[in-house]
Amino acid sequence: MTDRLPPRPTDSELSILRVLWERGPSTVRDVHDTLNTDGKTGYTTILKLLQIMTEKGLVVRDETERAHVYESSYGEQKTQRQLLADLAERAFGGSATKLVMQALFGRKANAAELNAIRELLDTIEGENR
Amino acid sequence: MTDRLPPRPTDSELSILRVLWERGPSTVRDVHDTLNTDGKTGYTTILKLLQIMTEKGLVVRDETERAHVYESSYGEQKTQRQLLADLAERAFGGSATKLVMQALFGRKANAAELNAIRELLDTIEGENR
DNA sequence: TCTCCTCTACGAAAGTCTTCGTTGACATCC
DNA sequence: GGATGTCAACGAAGACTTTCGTAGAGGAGA
Repeated sequence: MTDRLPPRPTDSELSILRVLWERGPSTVRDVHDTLNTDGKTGYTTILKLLQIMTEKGLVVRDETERAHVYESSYGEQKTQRQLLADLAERAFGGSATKLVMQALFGRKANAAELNAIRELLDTIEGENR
Repeated sequence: MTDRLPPRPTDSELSILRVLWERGPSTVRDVHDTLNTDGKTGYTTILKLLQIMTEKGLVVRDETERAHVYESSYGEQKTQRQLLADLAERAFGGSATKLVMQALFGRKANAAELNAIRELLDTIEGENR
């Protein structure tokens, strides 16, 4: 039952995960072509990262085809919430509320987005009752 | 005028910054005693980290006394917002709103905190008008 | 079959992070 | 003034991250 948490993905790993979330299961070539619009990272770099991520359990690999297919082990939202919980712990003394308030400060507000957040607050409050 | 942004603090650096924000300007000894309630990190480890943080510009050092006094270069909120902007960029496609909504999800709600957030939304909306 | 292409695997190099032992400077106390 | 204790500085070790060159396996086409 030692269902240990996955490690926090590094910056490079996160950019790969974002591709996998967007595209779904993908080969190294797919990920490379998607990320490499700027031509900065080599093919084997992506390959190596995906191999390491497989060892870490961040992705799972399907080896039935010659070109292995990689898929994120954890959903986008789950990972995002984990990252937020982590940041709340490290930088906000564990307070997610403080985190939210700082995130709301210091940014350009947009009426539609604010309304969406408001509705979410209503939903949460409703559930809480 | 190349007023470059400070680097993202590492985990260890962040825990030191939190002490400096809480205590104000402090010596290595102060930080070590505060962090070392568990007796895990050695004195010279904290010293080394503070030296590196000085090089990076994360803290400033007052050397007038024998025991140098360190102070965070950037306020707590400024650093927190920088970290949030960074995470929004890396994990949320640059959308701070998505970040906020994920942060609100998946956590226990508390009426008082929700109201505080609501008031903040009102304030932002007011300014926007 | 021979050649060419794509793929995985391996390992090395450079950079960063974290840790701490050791050294020498300086102060304090007998 | 000599012993003791505290301090900053230095350097090195080990782990992790990111990068990529090279090798070798496998498939496709001439």
